[in-house]
Amino acid sequence: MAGRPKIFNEEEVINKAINIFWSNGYEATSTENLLSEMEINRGSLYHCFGSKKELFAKSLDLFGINSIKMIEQKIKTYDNPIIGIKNFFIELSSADYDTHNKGCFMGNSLSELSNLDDELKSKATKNLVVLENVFFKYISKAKEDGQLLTNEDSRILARYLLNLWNGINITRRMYPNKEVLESIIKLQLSILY
Amino acid sequence: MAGRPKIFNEEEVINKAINIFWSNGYEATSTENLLSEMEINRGSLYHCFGSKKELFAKSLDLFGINSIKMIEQKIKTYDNPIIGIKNFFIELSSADYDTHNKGCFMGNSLSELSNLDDELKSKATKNLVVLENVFFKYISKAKEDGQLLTNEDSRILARYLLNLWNGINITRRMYPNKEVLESIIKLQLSILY
DNA sequence: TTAATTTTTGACTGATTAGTATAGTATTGA
DNA sequence: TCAATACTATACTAATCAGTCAAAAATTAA
Repeated sequence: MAGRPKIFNEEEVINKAINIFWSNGYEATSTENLLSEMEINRGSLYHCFGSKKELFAKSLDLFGINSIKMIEQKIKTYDNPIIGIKNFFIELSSADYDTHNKGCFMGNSLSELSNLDDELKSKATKNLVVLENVFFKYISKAKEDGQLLTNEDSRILARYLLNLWNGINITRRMYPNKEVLESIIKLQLSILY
Repeated sequence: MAGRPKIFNEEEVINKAINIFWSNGYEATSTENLLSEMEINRGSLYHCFGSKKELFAKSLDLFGINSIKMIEQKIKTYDNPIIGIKNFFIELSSADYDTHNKGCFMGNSLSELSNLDDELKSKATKNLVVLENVFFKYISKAKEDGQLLTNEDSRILARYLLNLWNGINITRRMYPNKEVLESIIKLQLSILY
């Protein structure tokens, strides 16, 4: 294994790519945009990542891994997973304007690409299913511990929360407003506790 | 008023533009795509509509007007507005694959353009607020007539339904499946009746 | 020191982009 | 008949697009 070493950290520059893909979407992000944001050379981008599409795919992958870690971490900070889930959603309502406007990277990608690229659509879908499965895990746990008000099927409850997530990431662009978002989320979560 | 009359019906060709904008989004739709779908000439497009952006704006306007009519019509077919709202959502779950994949034209636009174009974002938002107001109207009516289970504020309930709408139009791309979508929708609507 | 290997660099490609320009045709009301 | 208007057709622009290429630079193993 010889050869000139990479001067950039791969994960670091993918995270910069994520930033711009997340804000502007796939189509509206040019390779030129990516290059200046990632601070690498055109040749390096194609040498290391292959194509714009492959870079996007890797962005979805990395973002999926890291964001799900953060989300599960937040939920786990409370003994009662229902409180964890509740706080996860409530916290999001007091984000800043730019964060509201970005919405969910996976939801955005699903919305933009579901008629344009089956592979990327499927990647975004899989990452959202992982989120659903986190909800499922903690809903199930709460149910076992008798912390759940409703007796509804856990899988359906998990998808209900997933749908809340998908919805709020559109709605928060209409209403980047703490009170409005909180009132919707609280009503939605009232089924749980 | 002299001059050669239009040989195409403006509303008709905007509807064709809507089709392609709705499926592919704003950025991924080229003027070439629009021209062949609308079956008009490049010159005519710019003469009549000004620019791609203006055509998109007019597409949002026309779609907003027509779709809200159809939605209100569906809800109104039942004496009990709650049944109307319920059926409106339940019906959507048995749509075909392509329909699921298209999602909501306004939601798609909000997702794609909220960081790219404030005017178009605002137009999409306004149209979704019109939908919220339809929900509000019929929720209020049901409340007056004692047909509503919950005593929750009507505006919040309307936004709760708007958020269901926004969410299900992402979730239906993940699960273009009648049973899955119905189970989510039914659970979500159980608060109403 | 040298050969092998890998990354960096920036110029380059051909295709496509949104939008314009021009000239000709069709249709109307005055 | 004529001025006004609107559509067709096509050629054109300048900018931007994603992606390629060959040569230089940096590193390691022999």
